Parts: sequence; structure tokens; C-alpha cells
Amino acid sequence: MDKASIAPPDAVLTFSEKNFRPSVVEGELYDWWERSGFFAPPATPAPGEKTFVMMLPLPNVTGDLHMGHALGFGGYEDLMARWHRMQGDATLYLPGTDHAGIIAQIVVEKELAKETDKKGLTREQFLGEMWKWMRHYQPRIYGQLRMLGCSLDWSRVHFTMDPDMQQRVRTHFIRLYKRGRLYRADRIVHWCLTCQTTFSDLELLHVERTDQLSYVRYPWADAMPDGTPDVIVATTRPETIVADTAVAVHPEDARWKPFIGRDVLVPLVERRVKIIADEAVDPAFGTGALKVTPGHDQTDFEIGQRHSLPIISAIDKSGTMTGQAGILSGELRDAARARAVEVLKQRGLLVRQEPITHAVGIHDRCQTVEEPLVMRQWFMRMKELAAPAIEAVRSGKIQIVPAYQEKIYFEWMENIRDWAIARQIWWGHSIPAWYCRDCSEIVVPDEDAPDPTACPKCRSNDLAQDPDVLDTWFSSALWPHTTLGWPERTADLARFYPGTMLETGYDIIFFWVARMIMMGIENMGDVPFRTVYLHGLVRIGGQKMSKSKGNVESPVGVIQELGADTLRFALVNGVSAGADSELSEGKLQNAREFANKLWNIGRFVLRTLEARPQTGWAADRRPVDDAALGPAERWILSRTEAAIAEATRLLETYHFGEYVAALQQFAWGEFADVYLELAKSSLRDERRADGAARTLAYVLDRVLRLLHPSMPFITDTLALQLWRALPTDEGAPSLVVARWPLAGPRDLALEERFAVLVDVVRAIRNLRQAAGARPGQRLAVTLGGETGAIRELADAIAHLTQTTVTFGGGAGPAVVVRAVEVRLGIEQDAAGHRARLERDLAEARDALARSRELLARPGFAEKAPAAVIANERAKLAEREERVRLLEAEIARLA
RNA sequence: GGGCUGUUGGCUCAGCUGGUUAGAGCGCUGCGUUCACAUCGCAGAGGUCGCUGGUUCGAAUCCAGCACAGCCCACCA
Repeated sequence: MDKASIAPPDAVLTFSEKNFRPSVVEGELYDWWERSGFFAPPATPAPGEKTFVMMLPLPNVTGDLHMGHALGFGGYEDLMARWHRMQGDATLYLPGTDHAGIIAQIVVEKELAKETDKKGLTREQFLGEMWKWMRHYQPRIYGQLRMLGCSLDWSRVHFTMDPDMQQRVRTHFIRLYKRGRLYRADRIVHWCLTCQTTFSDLELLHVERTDQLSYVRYPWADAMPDGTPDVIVATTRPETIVADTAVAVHPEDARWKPFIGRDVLVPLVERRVKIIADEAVDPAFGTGALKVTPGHDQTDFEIGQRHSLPIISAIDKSGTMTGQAGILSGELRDAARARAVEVLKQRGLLVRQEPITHAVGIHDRCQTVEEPLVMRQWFMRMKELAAPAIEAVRSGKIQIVPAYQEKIYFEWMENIRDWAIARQIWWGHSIPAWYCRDCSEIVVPDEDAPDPTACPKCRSNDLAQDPDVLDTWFSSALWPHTTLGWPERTADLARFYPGTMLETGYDIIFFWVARMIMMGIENMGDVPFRTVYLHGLVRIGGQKMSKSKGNVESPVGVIQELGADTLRFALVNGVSAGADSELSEGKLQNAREFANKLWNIGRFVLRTLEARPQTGWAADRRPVDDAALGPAERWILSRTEAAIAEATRLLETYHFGEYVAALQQFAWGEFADVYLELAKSSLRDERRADGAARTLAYVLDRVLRLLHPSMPFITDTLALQLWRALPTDEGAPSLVVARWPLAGPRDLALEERFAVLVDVVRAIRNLRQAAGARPGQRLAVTLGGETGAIRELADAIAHLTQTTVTFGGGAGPAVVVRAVEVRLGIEQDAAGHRARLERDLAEARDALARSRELLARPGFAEKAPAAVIANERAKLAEREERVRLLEAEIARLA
């Protein structure tokens, strides 16, 4: 496609209001960018072209964007994508959404519950409704991503439940199964009584809760000698006593060691069980004796496995006590607990109760207290999958930013447990496994084969497909390669895998990042990305945002009010990798003011250009160092090169917060506050006006390029207008595809002199204020000391201070100009001038003493680097001179 | 129980491969402003860089311990 063939929108080219109004241009610009194909890299590379590939951390299809998304997508990811695109990399930033399994199903169930005719739906009907909702939600979230300005390649958008994606997940499951990575077994799993599904370890959260800890006596099964201690166990779940199949003690616990192997009777059911020894028991807790309930407790299940204990299921999926529960059967879990305590009390087996604060497991999606149940489930063997994924990070093939997150990654990966991948819900990827009703054989078809209709073992046609679906993360773990066409060997896959960057929040490093690394290596033989950049949470008013706190600020609302650029800039400003951040009103306000500042800088430059002929100019051509350029021009040009180098360095090292801050400082503090003011005077002088105008255009061009990754809308609006007034040599149709600037040579000596100028200007301004000079009122000031270095800047000083400057001259070390303020002869007496000088003198003497002390310190001369010593010597000379001048000035006044 | 991170002006945070006078934004004080921008300009006040030791010529920066805050992991029933 000819990228220049579509003209930029008129609304953008002609927008010229005094204040920038994002709503006028943002939508128009984004449409134009997208239609122009700027975001869609071709699958065939140009010679020597590098790629930059980053997958959008696919948001849930059912949600709206929240601030965390805005920070990740708009703040960091799009910034990186745009920066790389400007460097000429073929940049793929691939969008999509996640079907969000349980969450989406809960959302839609709630919606359907409001409609009376939508109750009691069949599975097929319900899935029909799910799809209806998907089609409703999806454009909404995609629209919000566009509002943020994300330069996503919409021609490659994917949804985890698209038919082709479903096929790819099916293939993945089958391959893993055939390779022995998957197995089905009776194991204890986390069960949610509300959601009626299992969930993985990662989805289990813990909350502190206070419960009653009951001490219960388990009578000896056989007669014991006098003085034998009672076996008393402590439990918070007395209702599970009926499912106990042992009592465990620590093997080294002297109190219990003699009784290991003896039998006790489980209360309520009078079952004879053994006292066993197991390391898992904490001898310090309770009495040191633990009731073992393999059917309803994770630890106990593992103890049971080690000792081949029978498993009794006393609670069913609905939370009702089963027929195995003896006298408790038929009761609900909580009622059964009370009943158990009551009966134990009656029988004299309840020794005592005390309150205990402990952690209870809850389901992260609904906060319901989990019920561990033993069920036949699909699991993924993780140990072997984790090994190469650990190695990939350890060897540096994948870099995690910030680096300390690597420790957390290793910690989890090295202790990884098998992953329960099935969910007992309807919305999700079906499991391509069938069970023979006659011989119980598991039938998993070959990857290209149709669904099986007969059991290969017993020839029965009575097959039933597994009714469960796969965990949402099972499919999102494949995102970096399935979106590119895997398992087919597509051109996209060849070109864009492995990817470059994965940017996301640190809260899903295990859920998503680790699993993508494992599955990428498993399916592709290579890691899915080279760098993982993790960002923190966004807080508002010091608190983590959550709906229950009511402090969820919608990024969409902020964009509509203040613009995407403002939000993007504010989110990233002053934030470092991995750190949580605070999005305050003040930050947003500052970002908005900066955007407006930029807009007005642009207006000033455009107005300047309008008035002059521009033969032989180009906006991106650096004005040559000729007679038309005054010192101010040469200075800002040099500072521009510094800003380019600094911005590039900060981006290369992922210091995004500092990158935006540095550019704000340059554009506002140097370009606008200093140079623009100076340019006004240059523009009045016909000999220098052209040089000033060209400098304004060039520096603006650079500033716009440098800021475009963070503030794409306002920068492109200005660039399009600037380039229409003054075309570029490059000829890029938009900043989106314009080149990132390369830093050129600087004039460090001039920059240093200008730093002196800034000091002098400040000193004069202070004097004016002290002298009570009115604005516009001219003052004559004489500069003393070695002023040669700044003489050529006299006009600049005069302009910036509205003061007539004369130079007293005088030879001496160059540093004397730093003390210039003491020699300023102001014609009228300045109130407080002398007090000010006294104070300065005291400070100067302190500084001098510090320099002397440091230079005289034993070891300094021998051990400090030469540059540091030289610097300190120069400082000493400067300070001596300053003290001398201050003393002289005070003496003169007196 | 294990681990991670943070503690820098009133607030929110940068800086920390050790080396000028520790920075920014907001807030605050004073002055100013038709002429790109009041979404503005200028000036100013405000910090023993959590505490205690150590290494070093030199520590906000490196090391150890401690305190406080937050987070993650974990089979304390």
C-alpha cells in the first residue's frame, strides 16, 4: 500500500485554537493512522530490516479498560512500539482479547439472571448467549484501545475463542497428551462451592480469619497402661473428623514416639485408625498430634499418599455432608461443624475450644472459602516444562526488568506444582478427550483426526466427551505463537517468532508470563520473547484501585476530558519499573498543562514561519553553523542534540519515567522558557531572523519526534501542520512512520557559558526584585570579573532580564563570572542587598572550608581519580575567589 | 515460616555502576503578566536521604543489623 496516498484529515491540519483540544483531533488521527496501514508490518521483511514484536497482554473481553491497562498499554507498550517503529524496525504490536473463562461466565450469568426467560438454559443455549455478549463487549474494548492511541495491528487481531484458535488449543492439548505431559488422576483440588468448579493453586488466595480451634480427645482403641496420655488433636474443622483415617505426629516428637503404630478411635464414627509419623506435622502446634483427613485437606492428602491411607469423601460438591459422614450426613458444611461440636461435647470428647486467627483459602474470583475435594481431574506435569524455562532466564536469554523479579520467578518455578487445567464450567475451550462408558478408556484423537466415535480398545460406540473446559490461562499461555498461526508454519510465525518484548503487570508473572515461556519453549523450541518488562499497580489516593473502594477512575473518562496524551504522559511520569505508582490529580494537571505548552510552542513557531520565505529550508534539516546563527541558536541546537542523546539512552535502558520527565524539562524549561524568549529578540533583527526561524522549526521538529512515543496525538497534529508549512527532507507522511533522530555534535563550551548566563540572569533578576524594579523599567547593571566568556551573550542577558548590561571587564580566572552578582553595580540602592551578601559570604566560607578539608584529607590525593581531584582544585580556586570578591564588595558598601 | 520491595522537603516520586551545591511535579510564599500559552512568567522558602554500625580519602548510593510499611510464596491443622 502506498502509505502516503491517504491525505491526513482536514480537522487535524486546520485545528488552530488557542488551547489544544484533544477531542477534535484524536479520533480523526487514529482512523487515518490505521487506514494508512502504519501499524501493519508486512510478513515479508525488507532487506536488513529488524523486527520488534510485542503481544498486547490480552484484556478480558468482558471488561472495560482500567488504569492498569492504560498504564501498560498506553503508557509503556505503545511508547515502545512507536519508538521502535520510528527506528525503522518492522513493528508488530498484536491485539486481541481473552475469553476470560469463569469471569466472563459469571458476568453473563448475572446479566441473564435479570431476564426471566433466560433461566434454565441448556448448555448450547447458554453458549449462544455467551457469544452474543462477546460480540457486544469486544468492539467496546477494542474501541477503548484505539482511544488510548495504541498502534496495534488490527489486521492481525485475535480472540482466544475464535474457531481457528480453538483448533490450535485442541492441537496443543493433544500433543501434550501424546507426549505424556498431561495426566488424569484422583487428586485433591480446590473446589469452589459458589462457582461449582475447581481452580488452580494460583487462584487460591488466603485471608486471615478467626475461628474456633477445638481440642478433641481420640480415645485409645485398646487398653493402655495407667498414666498413658490422652490423644488430643486440635482442629478448626471438626466436621471433617468423620473422614479421618489416621492421627499423625512428628517422628522425632518424644511425647508421641512411644505410641507410633498404636490405634485410636475416631470420635463420632468410632473408626479404628493408626497413629503415624510424618515430617509434615508441626510438633509445636496444639498437642503435636494432627488428625489426618486425606479427603478434605491438602496436607492431609499428601500425608495420606505417603502412608497409603484410605480417602473418605465426607463432603460433596454442593457442600453437603455425604453418606460417609455418619451422624452428620445430610447437613450443610457449616451446620455440620456446629453439630459435630455439640455431639463431641455431649460425649465428653471436647476438651476445650479457643479462638484462633489463621489463613483460610478463598477463591480469587468470588471470595468463597474453598473446599478441598478429591476428584478425578486433568493435570499438567510442570517440573520438566519448568526446567528449560528456568534456564532461559538464568542464562540471560530472557531478561526480566526489574531484575529482582527474576528471583521471584525462580522461587516459584523451582517449586512448581502440577497444574489443574480443567474447569467445570461451560464457557471455554473443550477438552478433546472422550471416555468409553464400557471400558473407561481415555480416548484422545490424533491432532488431525476428527472427533472419535468408537473406543479403540473395546470397540464400543458409547463414548462421552469430557464435559469440562480448559483453564483460561491454558490458551493464553499459547498467545505468542498461536496468534501467528501455529501449528502451521506461516510466514508470520517465521518472521515474528520469537518476539521481542513482553510488557505486563507483575501480578501475572506466574499466571501468564511463566506459562508463556514454558509453552513457547515446548511448542516452538524457543522462548516467546527476549525481555519482560513488568510494571506496578496504579494507585489513586494512596490506595489500590478496586470497585469496592469506589476509587476506580476510568481511563476512558480521563481521555474524554483531558485527552489520551495527557493520560499517557501522566501515568508514566516519574515511575520506575516494577514500582507501584500514584496517579494524582496534580500529575494529570501537570501533563495537561504540558500538552498545552507544547501546543503553544507549536503555534508560536508556525506563526513565525508564516511570515517568512523559506527557500532552501527543511524542518528536519539542522541549520548550519553560519553567520545567521547567533549564540542562542547554537546553544539550543547543541542542547537539542543533548536531549536526543538523553532520550535515546533512557529509552534503551527502560527508564520511561525519566524519559518523559527529561523531555518535559527540555521542551518547557529550555526550549520554551529560554530559547523562545531569546528568539523573539533575534526575530526582530533581520540579520538573524532567518537563523532563528530555521532553528525554531528544527528544534520543534526534534521535540515532536522525541515526544511522539508518549504523546502521539498532539505531536502528530503539530508535525503535520509544521511539515505543511515547511516540508521535511525525509518526507514522512506522519510522525508515526518518521525517523527517530540521531544525536549530532554538541558545543559543550557554549553550553557551559550558557549555564553561566542562566546564573547571571537569575542574579540580575534577583537584584531587580530586591531593588524593587518595576517591570519594563530599565536598569543599568555592570558585570565585573572575567566576563569575556559571556560577552557575546550580552543581548541575551539584556533580553531575558529587561536590563541594560555593561561589562566592567577585568582579567582573572574564568570562574570569577560565577561570582558576578557581587559586582553588579545597580544604580539605585537595593534594600537588603548587604544582608544578602553577608549570607552569601557565610555560605561561601563554609563551601571553601569543605573544599580545603577534602583536599587536605589523608589519602585523597593518592586514591581519588585525577578528574575528581582536578575538579576539586578548580572548585577550591573558585570558592577562594568568591569569598574574596564578597569580602571586597561588603567592604566597598561599608 | 520463607522471600521480595520500599522508607529521600507538606504530598507523589526520581536519583543509588560511591565523587560538583541531592532533583522533578504538585502544594506553599512573594512579585508580575495585552503582544505563543493565566492550562502563563519570575523569584523564593522547605531535605541530618528511616535508625545504628561497618567498608572507604569520600556513602542517599556498597555491606551488616534493626525499626516501620507494603507485597508475594507456604501443607501450621
